[in-house]
Amino acid sequence: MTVPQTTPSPQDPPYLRGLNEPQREAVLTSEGPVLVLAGAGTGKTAALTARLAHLLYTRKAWPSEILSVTFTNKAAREMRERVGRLVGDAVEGMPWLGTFHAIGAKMLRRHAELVGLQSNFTILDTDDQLRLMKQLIVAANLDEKRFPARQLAGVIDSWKNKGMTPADVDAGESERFANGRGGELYQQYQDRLKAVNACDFGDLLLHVLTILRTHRDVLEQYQQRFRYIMVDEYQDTNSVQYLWLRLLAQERKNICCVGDDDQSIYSWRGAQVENILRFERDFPGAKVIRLEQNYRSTPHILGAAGGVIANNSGRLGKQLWTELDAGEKVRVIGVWDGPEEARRVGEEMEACRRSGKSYDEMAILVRAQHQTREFEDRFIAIGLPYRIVGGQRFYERMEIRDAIAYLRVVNQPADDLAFERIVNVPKRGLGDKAVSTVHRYARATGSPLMTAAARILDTDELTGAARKSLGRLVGDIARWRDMARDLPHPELARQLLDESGYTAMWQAEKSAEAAGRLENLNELVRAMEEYDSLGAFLEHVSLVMDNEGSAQEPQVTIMTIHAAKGLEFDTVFLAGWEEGLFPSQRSLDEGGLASLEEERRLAYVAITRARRLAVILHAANRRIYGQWTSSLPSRFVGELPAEHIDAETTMAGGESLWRANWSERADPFADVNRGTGRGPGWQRAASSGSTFTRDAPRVIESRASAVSLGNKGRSDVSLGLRVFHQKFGYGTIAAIEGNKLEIDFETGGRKRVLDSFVTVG
DNA sequence: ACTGAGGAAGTTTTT
DNA sequence: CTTCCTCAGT
Repeated sequence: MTVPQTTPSPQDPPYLRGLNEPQREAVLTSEGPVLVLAGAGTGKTAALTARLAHLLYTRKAWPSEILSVTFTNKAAREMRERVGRLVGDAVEGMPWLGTFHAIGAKMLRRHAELVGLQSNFTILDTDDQLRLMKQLIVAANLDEKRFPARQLAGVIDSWKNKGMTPADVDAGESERFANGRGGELYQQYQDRLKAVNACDFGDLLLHVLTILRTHRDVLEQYQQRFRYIMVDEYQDTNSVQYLWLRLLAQERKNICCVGDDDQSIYSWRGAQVENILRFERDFPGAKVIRLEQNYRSTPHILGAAGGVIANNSGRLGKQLWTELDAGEKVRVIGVWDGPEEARRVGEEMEACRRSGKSYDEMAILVRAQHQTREFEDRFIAIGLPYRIVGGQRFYERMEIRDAIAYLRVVNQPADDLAFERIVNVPKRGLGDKAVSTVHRYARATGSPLMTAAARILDTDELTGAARKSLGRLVGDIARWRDMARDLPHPELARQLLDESGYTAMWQAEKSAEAAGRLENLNELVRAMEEYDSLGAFLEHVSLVMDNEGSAQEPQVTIMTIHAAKGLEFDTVFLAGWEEGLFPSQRSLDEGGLASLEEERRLAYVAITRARRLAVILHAANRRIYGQWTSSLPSRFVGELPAEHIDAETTMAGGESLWRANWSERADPFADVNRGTGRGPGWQRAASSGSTFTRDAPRVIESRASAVSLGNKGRSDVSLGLRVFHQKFGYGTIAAIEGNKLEIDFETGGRKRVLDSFVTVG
């Protein structure tokens, strides 16, 4: 973000340059509790990093004496970079700058034994958790259909977010799962975790809280250490995090929290906006500073966002203002259906590109992950470079999780979950029978699966192929563990993947994804080089590793609104503003008014991501689970102040249809039969409407081709050549037109793609 | 022990 | 419409 120069004065230290009055106050008020209410785009991060620089620069604290927590890895990374720019290498020595979870993990490793863990404990991912819980549910003789592990995971997570250990779960709370057996299962789950020397995300915070509460010496040690505490995105803290901070800050009271109640969008994860309100109570005499000058967006964008958020109640209230020029009004576009929405956005983006903007400066923000697909399909077809943020994370991919499981088994012999995962991957003839034998033995002797497996080999429990196979695996793991001592860990990984037959397994598979999976494994090994040890790498993998591809050509970004918080783009497309989708039906059904208000904050966050132009779209028809459903424009569309928007619709009837109606009636289509697949939307789509949808692409595709006519095609492709495409797999080139190819894919038929998206092979 | 077919279920957001 | 998941058969 660019912050204009205010009151420049030569004797100012560099970190104060360009800050406005309230920002300076936030930076310079180092002692005592400070609450900074920072609206969207008001230079919050600039102030926070400057504050950090100030503390270091004036020698009020050493880098290791400042606790600086953020909510996401992205934010942590960014702050580290920005502070680095201000204070240079000193940032290297900032061990306590990170996400709540990363810092929690760090503290927990130091004191693991106080909660019955060893310091090399494993951090489980969601998948491991679910598998474990499922085992417990089955063991408790419960029907896993009626009481799904997912639900239990949700309940336990919410307990952990509130700072509740199994002992804190009373009968009433326990009712939340399996007719009152929730508490019991929670206890069992924690016992199992301890037994396999593991913890989940929630434990990273809860265990630390427990330690701080029960070990005065540890608490005092940290209270002494952290001379200053800074918290970003304070409105998103949940109860454990809050209790944690309160304990740590209680002694010195030098705590500075920055937040915006209007941007609280994580209550489903236990975040409590009330923490902001509680702040002044818990820290009497706290200084409250408001940052209200917005440096990011035009008045029209702020006006539109402000108009929407004004419909919420119980806000702390901030009045954002800006010195920027009015700029363009927020555009609202009504389209016929999802595919048209994607076409239209693609078209607009290409137009923006032609007028000189970079694709990097454009983003599509959606409410739900599944909305990204429509755009992805479309952009592949027209060759618009894009990247999808979020979705499946790198470390959640099957091959990565398998590889990591191997490394975990080597790193931590008691890691039963990892062992279970790889015991028969690749297939080595160790099926249910063999595995359950090992399980039984392990349970009987109270030992980890690895130990049990080794002992079983001395018995006749297993015979023939299974015994031989298990023997080999156990031997291999022992050998890898030896190798780990003197081999660099990336090299260890490489050999391990080869010797286990894991690489070979994917090489043998001819499916479209196999090549990509092998590529991912390579990337994993490459990524390992950046860490000092296997342990350090595994820690990062579970906490921070994400799919940040190397930046090559400019590409548009597609992501959820949640993922976009804290980011900004020149031009932002907000897709799918329809009732039921945004606000989502589920929040409406389950959370009532509070949920609706959170959705509205989400809308506010979405609009305020835009610097120059925001385009809001809503479709009249959408296909949900294969069924055409007609939908109404979101109520948030109706809440946009008329003076800040330009509305258009591609449908007959014009914009007046929906706009007038939202202000006059709660539901102008109340008499319309919706959601049945038999509503008017479906009927029209099936008859005259479909003519419209079918015609439109032809026009646009020809235009897209015209745009790319200037591009010369690749010289290394020719008709009939077999190529590989990241998404569609292998195929044969059927036609070449400039830089566009038509390819007959071996699975999925003929598709048009951009030549730079394929590799020869 | 593995493979295939069929059924059911599920789609919000993240560390 | 997917995608996962379980169950049955080989």
